[in-house]
Amino acid sequence: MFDQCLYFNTTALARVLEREWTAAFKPFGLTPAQAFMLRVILEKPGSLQSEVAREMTITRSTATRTLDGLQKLKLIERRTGERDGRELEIHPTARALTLREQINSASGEVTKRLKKSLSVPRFEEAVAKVASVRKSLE
Amino acid sequence: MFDQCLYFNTTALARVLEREWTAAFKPFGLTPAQAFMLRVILEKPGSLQSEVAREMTITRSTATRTLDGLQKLKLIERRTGERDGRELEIHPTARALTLREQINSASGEVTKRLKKSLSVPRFEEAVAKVASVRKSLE
DNA sequence: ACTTAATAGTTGTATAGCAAACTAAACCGG
DNA sequence: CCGGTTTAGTTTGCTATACAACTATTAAGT
Repeated sequence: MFDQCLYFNTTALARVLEREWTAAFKPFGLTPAQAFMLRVILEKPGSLQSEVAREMTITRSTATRTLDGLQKLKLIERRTGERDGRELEIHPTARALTLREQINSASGEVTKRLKKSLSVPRFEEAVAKVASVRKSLE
Repeated sequence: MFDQCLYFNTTALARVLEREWTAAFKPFGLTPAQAFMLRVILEKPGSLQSEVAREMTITRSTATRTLDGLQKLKLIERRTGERDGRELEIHPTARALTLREQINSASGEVTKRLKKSLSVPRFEEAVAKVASVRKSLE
């Protein structure tokens, strides 16, 4: 009924992908949102919380909550910025460092599976389209 | 950092679109999920709850909760099926019927705006890609 | 008929997300 | 250096969504 609706199709696809990625990160006890945020932090240790939020295009309040979760799992710690007392630097813990390769490789596996399922060109065209629309609207 | 990631781009786009549609339906006191479900029910009055869920590709429990919301707003009512006592037929109320045109036209407006923003071909290509990927994966 | 399956819907629990209101720190004009 | 403004992060309250466990009803097999 909503075949031509961008919203409907996009949210529906998002739910499907959410399931895939939830399964992929389950072995680590991480949700997709947690895992992606951790990947950002592992990539750029010491990023400010606001930078993490911007990188992921989520609101500050959502970042607060997701980081609370990662902190409870002892995967990150928050350090008060020295120059600016409002800012928080986000650092991965030693435990997080040991997970890094596994998480990245689990991510790679999912992508590989999706590419196989869709064929590489279809996958890449879809990503390109979605990314470009997203960029235009944001 | 996740430019090539289908999950990341899709969920990000979904959030952007969610904002658009939230604003569009706000005048009616409806959330996008509620409004879309109501549109399904107005299109096929008397659908079974399970059919509504399937049409929208959401789980039964999510359908239960969204319908709870619509019922509280007195926009739908549930009627026990006569042939099968487990089933519930979902019927729009008189009040819902009066909203029908307005909701459909608000939807049309958003789509029109997005098409203008992206250009019609880009919009349509994006919808087609997303819909086709979704269909393949689900 | 009786027991066992399957099916429709609900409820409990959990995460993700947003907006708006809030706190605390820093900045800026005079 | 004081008062107003901006900025970083948190809290609160809400919706959407899923999964798993539950109830109630129907269907099926013997």
